[in-house]
Amino acid sequence: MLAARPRSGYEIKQLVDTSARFFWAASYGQIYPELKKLETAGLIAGDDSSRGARQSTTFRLTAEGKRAAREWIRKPPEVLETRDEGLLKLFFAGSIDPKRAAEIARERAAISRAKAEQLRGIADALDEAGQPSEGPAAQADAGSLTVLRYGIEMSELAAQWFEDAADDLEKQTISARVGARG
Amino acid sequence: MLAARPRSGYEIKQLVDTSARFFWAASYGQIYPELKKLETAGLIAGDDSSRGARQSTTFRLTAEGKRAAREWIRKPPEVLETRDEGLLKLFFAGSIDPKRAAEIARERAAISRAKAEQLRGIADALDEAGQPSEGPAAQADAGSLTVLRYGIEMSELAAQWFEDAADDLEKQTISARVGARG
DNA sequence: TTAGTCATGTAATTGGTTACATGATTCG
DNA sequence: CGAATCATGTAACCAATTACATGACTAA
Repeated sequence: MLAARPRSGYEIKQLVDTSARFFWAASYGQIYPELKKLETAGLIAGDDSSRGARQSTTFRLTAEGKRAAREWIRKPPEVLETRDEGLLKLFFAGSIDPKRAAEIARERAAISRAKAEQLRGIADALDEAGQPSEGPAAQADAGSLTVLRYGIEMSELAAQWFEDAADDLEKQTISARVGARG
Repeated sequence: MLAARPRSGYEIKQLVDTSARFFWAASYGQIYPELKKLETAGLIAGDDSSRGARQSTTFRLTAEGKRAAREWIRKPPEVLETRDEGLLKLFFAGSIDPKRAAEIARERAAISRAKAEQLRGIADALDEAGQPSEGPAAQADAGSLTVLRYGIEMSELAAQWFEDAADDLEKQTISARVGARG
């Protein structure tokens, strides 16, 4: 976050909430202690940017911090396995509540479609805002738009997939009734 | 996990590792304490299933546990936001290491393709194993196959998307050179 | 006989979240 | 003048991982 330009903890939080929110969240309880840790480690340095009595510290990357950032981006991501509760529920739907499994899959499809729509709205708003003025803000938007498009496509595929899964589950229920062994 | 049939903690771990691994992981340090908690809460009950001196406890859902499971599956999933480190890195690639951004995106595409291939291999193996014999094992495989297909499709879309993003980033680098303002 | 797998569990640590606490400034 | 927002931080808690510890049984 500090690579693009120096920021305060508060600004980092704002940026996370508006642009990275759907694939990476962060709380104050994580941000402020982490800034202190990074400062102690010499990777970032804080400059006082208080306006009057309202105190504020703006942090910037040190030379060592820049090196660390490049090193971090170079390394392939550690695959901490994703946790998808919706998928988990569908996985168990058959053994817990087989009659409602298809219905549940369709609910999930609706949720994914709604998410795609929501992200599309944000992307459209960013798109229009980015058109008139160029500059550092437009730069940040390029990254946001790229990941937003990713989120939109993934949500749409998920919606389609849950819909297909629901169709399959309905067919299975029917064939199970016909086959009738329990 | 206990809804399909009673299992020991060890069996739960095996099942998670072989079928739910790519969308939901669990460690012994989570499973055993959780089984105790659920037993105390009256949602599951343990039956001794030791073979000789090798002790083993098989847990099954109580009536209350079955209710709780149905209630859990009925509720829409809580959206604990996903964390995608690969996406996060691409998000920052422009500001940290713009020259290598496209290269990084292609590396991610390769990782996603490899993951898709790996999952495809597992799905094929399960498919063949499921063909000859029917029974409780084949039942479990149906759920596994469904979510595996989801994982394969998602990984393939991600690979395609990272590839497209790399193309875009390369175009941007060229136009930035032509535009030449810094 | 020894390596592998079956089987259970705890302790230390990590990486966060939530709620709380404080105070300044700005805008309607 | 009060609500919203700017701005920083801590304490308690939580979910989960990693590493450790133990021991039985089984197959090469």
